[in-house]
Amino acid sequence: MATQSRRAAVLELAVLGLLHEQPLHGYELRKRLSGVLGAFRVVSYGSLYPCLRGLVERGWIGEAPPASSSASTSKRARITYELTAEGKEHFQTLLGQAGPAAWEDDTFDVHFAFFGRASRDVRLRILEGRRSRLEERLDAARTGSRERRERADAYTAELQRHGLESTEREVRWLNELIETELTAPAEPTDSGARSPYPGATTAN
Amino acid sequence: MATQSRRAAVLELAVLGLLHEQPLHGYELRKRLSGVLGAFRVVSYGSLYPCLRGLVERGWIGEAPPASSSASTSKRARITYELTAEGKEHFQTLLGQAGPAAWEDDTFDVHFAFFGRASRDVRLRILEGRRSRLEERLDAARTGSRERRERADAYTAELQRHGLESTEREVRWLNELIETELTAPAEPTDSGARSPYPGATTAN
DNA sequence: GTTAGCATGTAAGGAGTTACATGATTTT
DNA sequence: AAAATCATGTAACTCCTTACATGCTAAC
Repeated sequence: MATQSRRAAVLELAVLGLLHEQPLHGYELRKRLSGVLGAFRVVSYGSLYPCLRGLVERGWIGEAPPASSSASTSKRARITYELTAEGKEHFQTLLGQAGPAAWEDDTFDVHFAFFGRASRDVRLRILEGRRSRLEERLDAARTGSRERRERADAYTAELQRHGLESTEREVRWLNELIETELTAPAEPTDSGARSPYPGATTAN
Repeated sequence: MATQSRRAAVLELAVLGLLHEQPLHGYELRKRLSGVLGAFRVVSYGSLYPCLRGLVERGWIGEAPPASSSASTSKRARITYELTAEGKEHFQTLLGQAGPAAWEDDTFDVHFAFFGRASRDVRLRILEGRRSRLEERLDAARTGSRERRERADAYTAELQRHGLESTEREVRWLNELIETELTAPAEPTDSGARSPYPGATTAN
C-alpha cells in the first residue's frame, strides 16, 4: 500500500531504453536485454510479454505499423513495438531518478547502459550514489568482521575476502569513471565504438 | 509438476549449514546468513521463519531444549533450533550434489562456504563445474559480440567490458582454488583462521 | 517509565520462472 | 516434407519482500 509497486522497474527501464534506439519485436528485445541487464542475465518470455503488454496499456509503447507497403502478405505474427512520445518522456524521467533505487546491483547496470541518453549531472549523481552504496557495504562487512572472523573457517574467510576484493575493485572502477566524467569535456561520441575508459585493456 | 520444487534450496542449505556448526535461533541465523550468502545479501524474516517451519516439518531440524536447568523462568520466546540426525544426513546429500544447480551464482557461494564439510572430490567437481559455467558465459558473450559491438555506444561497451573482466577474474580465482585443492595434501585446518589461498593480500 | 533493540511471526502481493501451447518461416 | 528456429503467448507456481502485528528485555 505504502510503497506502491515500482512496477518491475528494471525490466521496464531496459525495454524502454532499447526501444528508444529503434523499434523492435519481443524476440529480438529479449536477445538484446542480456547485453543491457547486468551479468549476462536472461529474461524469460513469461516475463517479457506481460511487461510489454503493461507498457502498451500505459501508453508508453505502441505497435509499429509494418514499414513496407506489402501489408498482410509477408511477415505476420511479428509485432514490432516503438516508443510513443509519452514513453520517451517517461524514459527520461526514470533515467533521471538518481535515488537509492538506482544504486542497487541490477538497477545500476541498466541505468549505466543508458548513460548516453542522460545528462552528465545525472551520470555523476548515479555513479557517486553507487559508490557510497558500495562503501556502506564495505563498512558493514568490516565492522562486523571481528566476531565473524572468529568462527570462520578457511573457506568462509576466503569467500568473504573474495567478496570484499570484488567490491573494492568496483569502487576503483567507479572512481575512474567519475574522474573521466569530470575531466572529459565532451559528451561521448558514437564514432569510436571502442571504450574510451582507462583500464580498458582486458588485463590478463 | 515435472521439476518438483527444489524448495528454496539455497536458503535451506545455508540454514542447515549454519546449524551444523551450532544450534542457533532465527534472529541470530539471519545475521550470520549474510556472511554465507554471497554479496552481502540479507534475508528477511518473512522468508526465514517459513523456511525454518518447513525444515521442522520435514524433520531436519528441531527445537533445542534450553541448556540451563532454569526452564520456564528466564528467557522465553527465544527458540533455538538444532540439526537432527536426518538433517545432518540431508545436508551432506545436498552439499554433495555437484550438479549444474550448484554452479549458479548464489548457490555456488553457499556451497563454497561449506566446503569445509565436503570431501575434496566434491569440492573439485563444484569448482570445475563453476568454472565451465563461467567459460560458457564468456564464450556466449564473445560469440555474439560482433553484432552487439556495432550498435553499442561507449557506455554499453564499457558495461560489457567490465562484466567480461569480472568474469575472467573469477575464472582465474577458480583456477587458483583448484590448483590449491590439487596440491595441498591436508584437509583445511581450523587453526589458522587466515585464508591459506594465494592472492589473499587484499591488493590495493 | 519509556525508548531502543531483541525476537517471532503472518498476510498480501510483487517479480519472475518453468512448462506448456501454438503457429509461421527458413533450412536441409 | 521434416527439422530447426523464429515468434508469441498463458497458467501455475516459486521465492521472496514489505508491511504489519506482537511481546519481551535491557538501558537510560
